[in-house]
Amino acid sequence: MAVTLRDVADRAGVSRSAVSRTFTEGASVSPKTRAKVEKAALELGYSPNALASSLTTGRTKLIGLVSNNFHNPLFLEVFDLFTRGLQDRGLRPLLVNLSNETDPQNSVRMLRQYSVDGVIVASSTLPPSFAEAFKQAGVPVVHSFGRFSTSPNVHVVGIDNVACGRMAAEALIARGYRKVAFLGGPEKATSTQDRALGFFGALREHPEIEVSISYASAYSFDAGRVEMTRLLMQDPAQAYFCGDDVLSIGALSAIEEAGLSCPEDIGIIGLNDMDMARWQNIDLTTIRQPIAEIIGASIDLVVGTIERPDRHPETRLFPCRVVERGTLRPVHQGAA
Amino acid sequence: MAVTLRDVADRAGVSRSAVSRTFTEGASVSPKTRAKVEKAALELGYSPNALASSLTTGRTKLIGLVSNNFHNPLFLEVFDLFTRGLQDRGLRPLLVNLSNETDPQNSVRMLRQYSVDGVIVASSTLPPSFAEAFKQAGVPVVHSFGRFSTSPNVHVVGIDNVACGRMAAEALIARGYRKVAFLGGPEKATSTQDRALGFFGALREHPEIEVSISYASAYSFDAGRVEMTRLLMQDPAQAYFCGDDVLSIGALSAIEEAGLSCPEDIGIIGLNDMDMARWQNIDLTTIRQPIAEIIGASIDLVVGTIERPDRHPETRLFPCRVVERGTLRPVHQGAA
DNA sequence: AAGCATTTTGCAACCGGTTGCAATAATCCG
DNA sequence: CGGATTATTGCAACCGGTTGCAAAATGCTT
Repeated sequence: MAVTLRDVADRAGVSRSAVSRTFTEGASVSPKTRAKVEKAALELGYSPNALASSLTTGRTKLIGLVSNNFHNPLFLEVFDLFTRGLQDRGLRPLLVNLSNETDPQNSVRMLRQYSVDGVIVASSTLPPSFAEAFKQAGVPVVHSFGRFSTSPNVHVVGIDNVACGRMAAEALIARGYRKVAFLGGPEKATSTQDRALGFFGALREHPEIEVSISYASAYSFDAGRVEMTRLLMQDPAQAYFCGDDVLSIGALSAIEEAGLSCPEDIGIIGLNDMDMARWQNIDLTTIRQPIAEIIGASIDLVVGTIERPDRHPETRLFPCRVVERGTLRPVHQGAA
Repeated sequence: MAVTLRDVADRAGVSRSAVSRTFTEGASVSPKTRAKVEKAALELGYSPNALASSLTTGRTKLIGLVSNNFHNPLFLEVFDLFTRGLQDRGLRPLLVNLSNETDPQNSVRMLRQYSVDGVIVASSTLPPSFAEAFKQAGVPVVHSFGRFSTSPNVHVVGIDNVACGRMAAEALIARGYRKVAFLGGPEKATSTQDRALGFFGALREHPEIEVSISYASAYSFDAGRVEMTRLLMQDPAQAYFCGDDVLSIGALSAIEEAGLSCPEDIGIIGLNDMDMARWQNIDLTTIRQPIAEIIGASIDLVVGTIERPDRHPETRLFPCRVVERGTLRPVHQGAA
C-alpha cells in the first residue's frame, strides 16, 4: 500500500537508519548515501509518516485549536490567521468545535489521545478553568481572547477589557453625549463585566452624565436588535457602547427600524472592528482589537511553552484604539 | 511522563494485550479482567494513544478539511457544520488553509504524512484537479461546493449552478423586470460560468427582455461595490443577479450611496443565503444553498469512501430555492 | 469426572519510524 | 605511510499500541 522507510532502504541499498537520517534535520549522512536515498525516495514517492515518527520523537506538530465562537464573523478572520500562522511554522491545527460543550474534560482527553503538542483556546466566553484543565493535564496551553489576570494560571493573550470600557466611555464623553449607556453581551461573561467596570469607572468622574446599563442575551445580531428595540420603547440614551460589533449591528437595525437615525438621534460604538464594520452601509464606529497581534502572540507563547514547558504563565494584553466611522457624531461637535 | 498501556497492564496484573483488548470494541475479554483493567486505567488516568494505534489499525480518524474561503462569512457556518458533523461521528478535522496556495501537491503530501483517513475539499473556487490530486494519491476525497460533472473523477457535492442561474432569471422575469443583468464573481470561476449559462439560457426565451453581463473581480464586498458603482455611471439594469451574497451587499452599498434605493430603483438577488442576509438592515432576497444538506452528504460520502475505497465517484446536487426578502419587488406587481 | 467446545489469555511479531552505540570508513596530520 | 581523529553506517532496541496464534482456562454435556 503506502511506501515505507523499509521500501526506500531496500531500493537504495542502505539501512533503514540511513533513510531515516536523510529525512532528519541535522543528522549525519554522507552526500553519497543521501543522494542514493533521495533518488529512491523520489522514485517511490516516499514521504515519512509523521505519526509514526511522533511516537519516538514525542512531537506531533499538531496543535489543538479549540473554540466555541462559530457564529461571530470576527472568528472567521481569527481562524484564517491562526491556521495560516500555524502552517507557516509547520504546525497543524486540529480544530475542535465546542458549541454545545461545557465540560473541558472531553476535549482534554481527546486532544491528549492525539498527542497534540499544544492547545490554543480561542474564546472570549469560555471560563479560565477551561484552559486550565489542559495545563492540569500537562498540555501546553494558551487562552486567546481571554481575560486578564494578575496571577494567571495559564498564558492569556487578549485585550484589556477594563481599558476598553474606559476608552468607550471617554469616546462618548468627548463627543458631548450627556446620557449614555452600556449595552453589554451576556451578563455572566467576564469580558462583559470587565468592560462595564471600565465604562462606569470612567464615568464616575463625570457625575453630570447620566448612565444606565443593560445586557443582551448573546453576542448576536438578534440579541442586539431585541434589546435595542426594548430600550427604544422606554427612554433611550443618546449613545450606547455595545458588547461587540455584531450586537452593534443588531442595535443599528433596531434604531433604523424605529425611524431613527445614527448618529443623529442615537450614537453607537462597538467593539472588535471586524471586517464588516468598515462596509460603507454599516460604517460602524468601533474599538479595534488587534487580532493579528493577539494571534501572533498566542502562537509564539504556545510554541515557547512547548519548548520550555515549565515556563511561567504570562498575560499579554494588546492596546485597542477607537476606529472613527459613522455611528458616533464627531468630536468637535460636542466640545463643551 | 504519559501513562501507557504497559503501566496499566502492570498495575492490573495482566498482559498488555488484555489492556489493549479492553479498549478495543468487540474484542474478547472476560468481565473479570475488564474490571481489573478499567480500575487500573482509571486510577492512572490512562487513555489510549490514538496515533500509536493508528499505526497498526491503519485508521487515524483524522479528516483533512481543506479550504480557501476564509473571507466569506458563509464559510464560518460551513466550518461550524463540518466540525460538528465530523465530531459527531468521532472524526477529527485537520484544517488546511489554502489562501495563497495553488498547487495541490503540498497539501497532498502533508495530509498523507498525517495519514488522514479522508479529505474534504470545501471550496467553490478551487479547480476539480485539486480534489483529484488526492484521489490520485489514494486518499478518499470529496469536493464540497464543487462543480457538477456527468462523469466525475471524484465525489462532488453541491448545487446545480446552471439551475440556479435559471432560477434567478425566472425570479426576475416573474417580477416584471424588462432589463436585467448578471453581475458575476470572478469570470474564470466555473461556478460563475455555469450560473451565467443558466441565466442566459432562461432569458433566451424572453427576447423582449434586455440582458447584459459583467464580472466583479472577487466574491467580496469591495469588488461588488466597485463594479456596481461603475455600472451605475453607465446605463444600469433594473435588476441584477449577483454572484453571491457578499457581492450583493457590496452592490447594495453602491446603490444606496448613489442615492438610489432597493428594490424601488434597482433590484438585487444574491446567492447563498448566509445568515447575515436575513439581518433586517440587509434583508437580501437571495437563492438559498442548503449548506447543512451539502455538508451532511459530504461527510456521508467521505465516510462511505473510507469504508469502500473503490466506490464509484458520485455527484450529489441539492436543490436551491429563492428566499423572498426585500431587495426584489414582489411578484404580483410585475404580472404582465 | 472425563471429554469436548468455547472463551480468554499471553507471547511475540509487527505497524513505521528514531536513536544510542559500537563498528567501520574516511579524513587529517606529521 | 601509519596512527589518530572524525564522520558515517548498521544493528538492535524502543516508541505505544494491535493482533494471529497456540496454550490455558472455562463451560457444557453426558
